[in-house]
Amino acid sequence: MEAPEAVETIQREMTSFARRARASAGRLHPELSLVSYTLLGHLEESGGCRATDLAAHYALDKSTVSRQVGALERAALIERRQDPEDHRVQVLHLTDTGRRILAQVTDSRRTAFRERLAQWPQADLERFAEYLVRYNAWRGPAGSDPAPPAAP
Amino acid sequence: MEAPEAVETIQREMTSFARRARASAGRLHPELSLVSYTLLGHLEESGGCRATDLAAHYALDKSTVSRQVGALERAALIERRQDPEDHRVQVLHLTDTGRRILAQVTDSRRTAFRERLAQWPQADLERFAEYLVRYNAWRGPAGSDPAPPAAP
DNA sequence: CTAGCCTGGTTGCATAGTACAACTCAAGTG
DNA sequence: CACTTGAGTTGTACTATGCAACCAGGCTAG
Repeated sequence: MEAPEAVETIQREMTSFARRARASAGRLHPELSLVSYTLLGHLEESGGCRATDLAAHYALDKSTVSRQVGALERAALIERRQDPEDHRVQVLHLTDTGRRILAQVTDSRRTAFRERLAQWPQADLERFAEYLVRYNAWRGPAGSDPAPPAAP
Repeated sequence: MEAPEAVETIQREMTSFARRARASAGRLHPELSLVSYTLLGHLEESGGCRATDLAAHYALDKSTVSRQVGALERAALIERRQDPEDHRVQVLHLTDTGRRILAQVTDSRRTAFRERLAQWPQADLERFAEYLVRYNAWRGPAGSDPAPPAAP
């Protein structure tokens, strides 16, 4: 495969993936949207953070995050804690229920991925994982982000 | 990297990619959404097909496709041709404008990808492309599709 | 210390993209 | 000819999202 061709293929396949992800939105885990899932995941990883941090991290508008957070709170998956230092801030934390649901969803997704990747040689899995990390880690000149070459 | 860990990483990174693609939707090419873009792309590849084919191919509801097609037609990017054989059918074709716009968008996306992948060794590009193809080509037992672990 | 600015969040409003169901029109079948 | 099936359209509703306006708490310069 020539250099330009490989780039073309990567572009096409990543776009295809993004499109299918978009199209199948909401079908796998009715109880937890992709955005909600990633927000919960981030809260688990970070051990609690502010709505603003989530917005910045995922390039979402703060109003969007505000509403998502509101929904997650109503669903009792997260809770807000006043920051005694700064009363403007609400530090978000997973509730036990949130942790449980997140674990369930993660698990069923993992099962699906395992099935999909079952036939892959270990070495390929490792390289693929590494490439994806490298791809997603890229940070280009201010603002540019071809990762989402996607969705207009 | 251990086997389970590689699978975890792939899952996480693909999900992350899907989420960012979703979030950045509409920012890069205001004139053409991800869905519109892929629909146009499919029309170009296939050299014309029916709305129903698009719906089946992308797992979209026919009403959704109907509206998208309507928008694309209003934008003069595609045209409908009555099938003389079966009057129920409308075969969709790209217009010259559609081909031109599609080419422009494809080109600017390509540029973004090139930039992002510029530092990669050729061998890695080729393997990454191959892995993505293999991943996306997977077709599991009826209905399961972890690719879009995504978007609810 | 007060005025003005900055920051974290919420809310009103508008839009895109979807799905689902009911409907129309055409083609096939008995 | 009546029924059924396939392709598309339209009505309705919902979710996710962004932008702009706004509120309230904190910070900083006079």
